[in-house]
Amino acid sequence: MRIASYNVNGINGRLANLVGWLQEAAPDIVCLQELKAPDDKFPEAALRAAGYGAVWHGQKSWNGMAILARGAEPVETRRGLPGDPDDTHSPYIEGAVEGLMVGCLYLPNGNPAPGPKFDYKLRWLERLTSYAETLLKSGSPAVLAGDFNVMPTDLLDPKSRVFPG
DNA sequence: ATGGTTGCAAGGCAA
Repeated sequence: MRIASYNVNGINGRLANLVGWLQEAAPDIVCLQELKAPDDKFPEAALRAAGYGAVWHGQKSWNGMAILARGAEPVETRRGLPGDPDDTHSPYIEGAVEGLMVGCLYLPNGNPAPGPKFDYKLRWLERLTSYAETLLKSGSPAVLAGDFNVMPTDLLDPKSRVFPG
């Protein structure tokens, strides 16, 4: 089974690319981020025509995630992470595809750091870790895929052309 | 040369 993750930066603006890639690469499961479309603008029909069932959580203007499954209908099992009832963003959607739990996440951009957005990101990571442990203990096969927005090192400085570290 | 990109959506914002 092949599982892919794709930050589409606008699913409707990128639909031709997305469908073309689905036909060419034929991944079994795809986690999409940055749909930049509300629920009712999700191109369900076009994706179905391409052979994919989907669950999605749209959002106006930015963010938004979806899980696609080739020749299958994902069943949504969760929307948002547990641990903070006041969190209205919680960019996480989860679906079951033929016995596999698929968690699609779009980890919050923490910029600028330090700051409240960075604090939120760290708290969200803690909630993700905690929930991942729960998922592990459940015993069912599971995958967490998506845009983690995390780097192991500083970015390349394009002026210096030297990788830090 | 105080600059450059993209998408959504209709001005500005987020990435």
